[in-house]
Amino acid sequence: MKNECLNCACVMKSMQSLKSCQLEQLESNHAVVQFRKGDPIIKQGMFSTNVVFLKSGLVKIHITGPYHEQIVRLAKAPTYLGLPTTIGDKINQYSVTAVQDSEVCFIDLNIFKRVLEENKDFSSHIILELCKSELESYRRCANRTQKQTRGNLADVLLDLSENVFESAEFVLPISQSDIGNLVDASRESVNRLLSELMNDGIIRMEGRKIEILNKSSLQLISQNG
Amino acid sequence: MKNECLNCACVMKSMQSLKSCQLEQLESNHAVVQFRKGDPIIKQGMFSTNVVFLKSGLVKIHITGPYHEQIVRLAKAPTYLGLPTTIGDKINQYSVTAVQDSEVCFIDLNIFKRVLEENKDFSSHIILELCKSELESYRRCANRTQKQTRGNLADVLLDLSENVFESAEFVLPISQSDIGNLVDASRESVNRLLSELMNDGIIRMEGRKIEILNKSSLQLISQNG
DNA sequence: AATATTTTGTGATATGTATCACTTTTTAGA
DNA sequence: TCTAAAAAGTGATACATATCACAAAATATT
Repeated sequence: MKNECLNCACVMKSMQSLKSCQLEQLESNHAVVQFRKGDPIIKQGMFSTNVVFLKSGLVKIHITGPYHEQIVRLAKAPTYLGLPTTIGDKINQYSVTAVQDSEVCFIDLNIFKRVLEENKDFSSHIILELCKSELESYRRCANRTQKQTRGNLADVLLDLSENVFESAEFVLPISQSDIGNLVDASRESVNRLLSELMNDGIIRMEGRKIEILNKSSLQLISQNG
Repeated sequence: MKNECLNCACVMKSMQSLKSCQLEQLESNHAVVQFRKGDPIIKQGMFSTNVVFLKSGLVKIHITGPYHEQIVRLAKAPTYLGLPTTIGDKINQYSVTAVQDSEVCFIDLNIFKRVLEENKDFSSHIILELCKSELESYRRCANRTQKQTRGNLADVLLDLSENVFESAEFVLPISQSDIGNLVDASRESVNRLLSELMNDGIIRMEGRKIEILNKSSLQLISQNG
């Protein structure tokens, strides 16, 4: 129990810079909670005074758009969740929902802020993380809006395979309608395009189990729409 | 000359927290440069060791997408430019171009970082700014992708009127093809939709001079596509 | 095990926008 | 002031993708 934060610190660069006294501060002011697939972890519009750290699992980050809820991205552990939303104002500006069973650590915001002020390295790391995250969001948006659905779908499959599951074979963690949402397309289009990829022998599908048979083709589609 | 940074500090919340000795540090390590309309201020891919602060003027932030350059947003003074791109790695991750004559202050990155470490309030403000900026980029992306062109165009006009020029009458600072880029539409579509707005008596246009005649209609279009 | 609910699969049709092609107007440069 | 280049205006056509409408399959739920 006592070395939980230490464990996280071994994984996250931003936490490695913490001194043991600071780790203890976090230690005694955090709560680890289990979430089941489908459970909401952060809800947009809700008041929150905790920094949320995803220890294990996979989540979707989604935001209320002008017409419908939109999945911004998937995030896998270990990572902070809702840093910008928590630090900015205390009302969550987006939602986070578990798409796989997840383990989440809630850290008191004031303690977190105090540690942030006490430790320059830590705050540098957090700043760096925020910077990267913003740049990433620019890139993601440029992709979403410029590529057509086929290319974005290929990207999602490649991302799941390469970054999330690190395997050519994996089980889709979200429904086709969620995928549609993630690539700004209708559920039907996603379905049709997946069938197309199957027929072309680029992927194999059995239910939600997917195997990427021809990665280079998929990369080509990602590039050329 | 000597009180230039002080002037900025009067305007920017993040700089108000600076002590006079820290202001002096910035003072002696910055350079103010004038840019003409159309001049590039930050170029994606270039090496940079300066934090860039827009003292006056209006710029467009644009990024290389998979198919073409995309305008992420317009930014008006006073504001930092490319904070995330500069702090993150030193290679600019996006470009900034003046769309009106602008005055820009280049601050040495190391000095900026030192002040960031020395002054907790300052670093808190910067963190806050980065957080807000990331949230804003999520929202912008949700809008871009969910709304159709008519709605996004209405948004641009409203934004220019309300936030940038603070007047119902203003001169478009960018071309129709740039507007198209900003709302993910072709130049032709933008042109047609602008004509439509004119015909419907919602705006008046003479060259690039625009007057919003019916703001509430425009707001309705912004909401309902 | 039976029933309700969600997810998936697929055709037919509608539609917002891109693209092409060309002209006119405006702006910038020599 | 003349000329070249960029920007704006507008029709015709093409196309990716949404939407609608159902059926089949898979998952939850009681």
